[in-house]
Amino acid sequence: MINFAAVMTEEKQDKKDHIIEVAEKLFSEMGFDGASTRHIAQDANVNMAMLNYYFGGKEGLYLAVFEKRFSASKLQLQSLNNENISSFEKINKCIESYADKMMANSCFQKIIYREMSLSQRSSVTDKIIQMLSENTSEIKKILLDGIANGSFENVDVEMLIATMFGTKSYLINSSQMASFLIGKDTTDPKILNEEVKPRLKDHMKKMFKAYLTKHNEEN
Amino acid sequence: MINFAAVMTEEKQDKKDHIIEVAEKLFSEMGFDGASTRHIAQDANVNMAMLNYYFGGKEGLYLAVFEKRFSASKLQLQSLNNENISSFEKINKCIESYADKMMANSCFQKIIYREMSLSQRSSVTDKIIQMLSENTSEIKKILLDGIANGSFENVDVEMLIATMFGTKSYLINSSQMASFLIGKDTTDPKILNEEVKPRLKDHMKKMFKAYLTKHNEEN
DNA sequence: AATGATTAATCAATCGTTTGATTAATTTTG
DNA sequence: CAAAATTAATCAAACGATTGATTAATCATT
Repeated sequence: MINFAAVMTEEKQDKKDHIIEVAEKLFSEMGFDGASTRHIAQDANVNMAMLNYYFGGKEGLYLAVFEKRFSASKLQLQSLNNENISSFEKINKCIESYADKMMANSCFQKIIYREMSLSQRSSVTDKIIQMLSENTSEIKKILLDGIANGSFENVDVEMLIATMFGTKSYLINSSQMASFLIGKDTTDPKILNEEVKPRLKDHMKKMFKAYLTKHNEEN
Repeated sequence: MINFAAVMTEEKQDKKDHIIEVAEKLFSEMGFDGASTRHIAQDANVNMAMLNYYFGGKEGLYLAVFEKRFSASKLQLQSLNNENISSFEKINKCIESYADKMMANSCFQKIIYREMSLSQRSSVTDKIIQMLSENTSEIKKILLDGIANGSFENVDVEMLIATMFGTKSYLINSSQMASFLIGKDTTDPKILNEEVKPRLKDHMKKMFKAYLTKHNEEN
């Protein structure tokens, strides 16, 4: 009976988390405006007023979705720049970890990239940019270092980063087009993880290697 | 006075086109749900009822945006497969034309990729997939032909296509992130056309060449 | 005068949010 | 420990605002 309060808190947290999970799914599927609070409350099996009670409103719930993902993201943030491995190995690790990360929460990725495509700046937008810019800066440094130490060909770093994130976000965000391209339902987590992800990783590694490797051509 | 009716029709058409242009811009900036009919009407300097008078409703206006772009797209549709040029030249032409096409109507591209990311299938979705699948099939054929005739390395064709469209859509759709990456406002058409586009083209051509060229490595 | 174009006013529906009341849980008090 | 007091959680109902859509009246053109 000692931990009764703790148990209750945990249950409450579970309930809040459940609402957040349902909201994330619906936001990703229908967009912020498209997902009504009634719909979210219904899918989460809670009274509509609970959304405002817990999160202060729709926008607060939206922010809670981000808060949860951001805090979870920071835990596994680890710089590759200090490790004593080759530039190629760093890039490969980057490709691996970002692919894992994005495929693991594809719903959230959809929300992020949809938010980025909207021209309306909000409190969310800045947070997103801040988070993504960390990732961007990390890979940018790896690429620039690799070029500087002679491991990599002198390529357009920014465009290559666009390729890295663009390829991944295309497979996740343009899911309906990706499904047509692959010939299978890429919204199915099983297919996404067992087929798309390994193919994506393999493709990216090979392409980056081919593109970044110096060929000593004199034309 | 003979062509007066025609002139009127033309003026009306101009008005309709103007509404469509304004709608396209707002839809791309705020999404379908985010852009209200009142806002569109106000920006287009027309009475709100005119939207329903001309297009039958908001959805009809949305469809009109697609109709206009689709019809314009079909005019410049030309297969590269019949031309008697090398596979590398075909790919390069593909890269060029798609970059030109996407950068020319970046607003529409935003709408398309946002629509693709939503899980709700609609009458629009099928049209989009149909249009994009034509492009996809075209480049797929070029790649497969190139591999078959020995010009290209045997790569993962579907993933490479994801890279091609993903890189471009990243620069256009994730405009806020792209702006951070490039260090300039990529929503500015001038920067988009004079800086981003040539860099994108150059990058894609070089990377595709490096990746697709056979290196005869025996490891 | 008649047809089509345009407007202001209005419609029902839905939105996110708030309310007041009720129940459940926790703390305080005697 | 038990009763009272307080806090937290939950609910149905309703709120005002906004949505897309429609109406009926007015204007313009032939």
